[in-house]
Amino acid sequence: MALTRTPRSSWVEEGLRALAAGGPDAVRIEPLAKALGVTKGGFYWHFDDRRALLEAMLDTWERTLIDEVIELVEGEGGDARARLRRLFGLASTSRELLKIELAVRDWSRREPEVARRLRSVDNRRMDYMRSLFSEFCSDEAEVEVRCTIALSLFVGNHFMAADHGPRSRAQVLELVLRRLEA
Amino acid sequence: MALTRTPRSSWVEEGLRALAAGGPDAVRIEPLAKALGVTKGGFYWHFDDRRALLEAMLDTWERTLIDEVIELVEGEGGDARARLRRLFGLASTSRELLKIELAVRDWSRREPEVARRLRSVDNRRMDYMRSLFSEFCSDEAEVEVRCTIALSLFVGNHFMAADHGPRSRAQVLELVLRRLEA
DNA sequence: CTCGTTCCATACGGTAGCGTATATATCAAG
DNA sequence: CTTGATATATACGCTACCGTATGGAACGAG
Repeated sequence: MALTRTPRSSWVEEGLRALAAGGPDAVRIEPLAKALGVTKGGFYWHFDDRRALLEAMLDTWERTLIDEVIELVEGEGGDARARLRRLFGLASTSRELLKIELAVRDWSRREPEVARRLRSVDNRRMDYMRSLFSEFCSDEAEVEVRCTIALSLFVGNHFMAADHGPRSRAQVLELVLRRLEA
Repeated sequence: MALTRTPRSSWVEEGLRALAAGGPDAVRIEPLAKALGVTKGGFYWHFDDRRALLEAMLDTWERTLIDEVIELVEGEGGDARARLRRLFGLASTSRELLKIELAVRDWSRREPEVARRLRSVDNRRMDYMRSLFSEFCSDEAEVEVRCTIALSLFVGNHFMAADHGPRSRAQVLELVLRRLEA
């Protein structure tokens, strides 16, 4: 076993960085190699082709996201409202992960396979939110509405460029959050 | 004046089609030429370079969007709630325009110039929504909250892949819309 | 130390697309 | 029918990147 100087995971990480910064089209093997300080020679040892890297990136992203969310939200305990707030604050916690998520969301509009994975992620998050909202909201339809607003706000927020007059975006989001917690 | 067989506008339209389908990176001159049944020879007569085309596309998109919204929403009259519903239903009305908008929103995360234009568009739409919500909602903060939810739902909706159990996405959105109208 | 495995560098051929140069076709005006 | 402006085709050099082939370096086991 020779030492893996540039292991598979390095390519995946660097790929995810490129994805976050420029979308899937920006994930190019040779620039990645340059960023890693190597040539693409080793890349084709670890991966069949570019497509294989993209899949590995999605695998890693999916697992990382689940772990991250569990650790962040469940780790500190607290009641449903506290957990919801931490879930909502996930954006500010790990910006890199957020950028990847946004890139994946746009990507999913073109690639069915990516859409499939995103659906899995979204459904898990929605299920989790349903369980939290249900703890202080009995009406099932109302729970669904709040979950949908919460997720769409979490996502849509970053694709919006609107100003809010005297208020900051964060302040408006805080107002919405209070409503969702009521 | 010789006849313009493939006018500037054709390149812009085809460019917007490519943008809607594959994002800004998919707007390539030679494929566009092929789609138009010509070579790129004429392109560089109408435009300095690829960048100029992208700018022209954004110009056209911005104007088209404004016209479209005014025509659709204001044209048929009705009260504030009716107009809000038509504004919300804009998604289903012209799918091509929607796809372009989503592509632009993602694009704006990387290109400040695009972000600038999107901010202008979003602020116009928010102003309009503020005027509509204000007609049946007196609290100014509440208006801002509803506008933000509405826009983020309009946008975020298309970047989400979640299922909603027994309900369809449209049904959930309808429930949200009713709350916003209350 | 030797040897096989693991990992990487180098060199290559191929494709796609950009932007330029130049020739050519088309039409309006005179 | 010529002429000049407009509009497009063709041909070219250039860059970036993909994937492959092959040689060689680094290391662990024996």
